[in-house]
Amino acid sequence: MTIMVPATTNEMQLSDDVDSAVDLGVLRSFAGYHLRRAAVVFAANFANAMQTTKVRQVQFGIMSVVAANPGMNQGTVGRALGIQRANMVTLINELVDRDFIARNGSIGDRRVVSLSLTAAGEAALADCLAPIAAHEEAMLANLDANEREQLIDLLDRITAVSG
Amino acid sequence: MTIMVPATTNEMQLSDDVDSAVDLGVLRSFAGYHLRRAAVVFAANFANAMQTTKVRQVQFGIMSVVAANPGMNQGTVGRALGIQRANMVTLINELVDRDFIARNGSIGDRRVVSLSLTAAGEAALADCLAPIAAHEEAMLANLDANEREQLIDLLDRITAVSG
DNA sequence: TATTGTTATACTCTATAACTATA
DNA sequence: TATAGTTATAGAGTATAACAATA
Repeated sequence: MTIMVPATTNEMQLSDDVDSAVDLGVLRSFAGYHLRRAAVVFAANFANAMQTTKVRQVQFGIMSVVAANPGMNQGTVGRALGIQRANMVTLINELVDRDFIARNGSIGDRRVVSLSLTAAGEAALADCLAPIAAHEEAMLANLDANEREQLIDLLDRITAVSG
Repeated sequence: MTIMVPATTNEMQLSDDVDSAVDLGVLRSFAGYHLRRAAVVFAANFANAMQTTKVRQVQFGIMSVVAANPGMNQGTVGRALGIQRANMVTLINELVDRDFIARNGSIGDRRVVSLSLTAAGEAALADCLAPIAAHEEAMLANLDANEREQLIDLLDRITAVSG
């Protein structure tokens, strides 16, 4: 049984200090690999940029959606972001503990919980914008405006397949 | 203090069943969000496609690199994939337990461990190729050949910034 | 001193099943 | 019966610190 991987010369293995020169094999042809690497690097840089505000990627997403849709149900916010009901509880609990988000009981359907930003939450969200913008600018430094637009477009068309 | 988020009409909140219509606020303009969503969807679909072979994304990456670079050091493989030394140990342990990878002591530097695929590992890697190709085709169904190439190019230029 | 592999550990994210209270 | 929120739990990925053996 043969593997569909290009052969590699043994000389390459000796230059251990240049990892970018390592032959990845079939992996290189799969978009999933490149997508995953970029997402991991992006997330790590985001976390680094948010060290002062202590707001994580998912939490910022929630706060952004709640800010744009005050009073929206907890489940609806989660569904918009691809977060499951069960996981929303802990995430919202953290934001409530920090007094960034308020759980307001709904008057009509007493099962649902509507979310809104507190004043502190709005301030925290605003404080995140500049660091995140700088983080994005750093990560996308090699891409011009058109390429950034196209990147988002391509990514959304992937997410749309099963998202 | 005001938030730089476009105002939202309350009517939108009533259409809960159409989550794609939810206003994401500033989140929508950040590439990191779209990157993360696509990566999560991609990873979930990958895991689903690999249910029979039980090979995970990272493990497939390791096997691909080892296949292309037989005898490469454990640390070098990890560095090429952005995996830390400490985490490589458990990952390789699993692959060794499944008899997919062999740890070969090196003759020169007695600290290093060189990795190679076993016959079973080569067979397992080959068995992964068709399911992964199908998975990639499904995820990239909305992208033509040029767009797929450009996607990988854009992602690599992001990773290159701090990867 | 520096590096390779290792161990231990913690945090985050995602997933599933089962419960409650409402509808 | 169906849904919203909740609880508990598990699995996977990543991160750091400290150690032994070796260079």
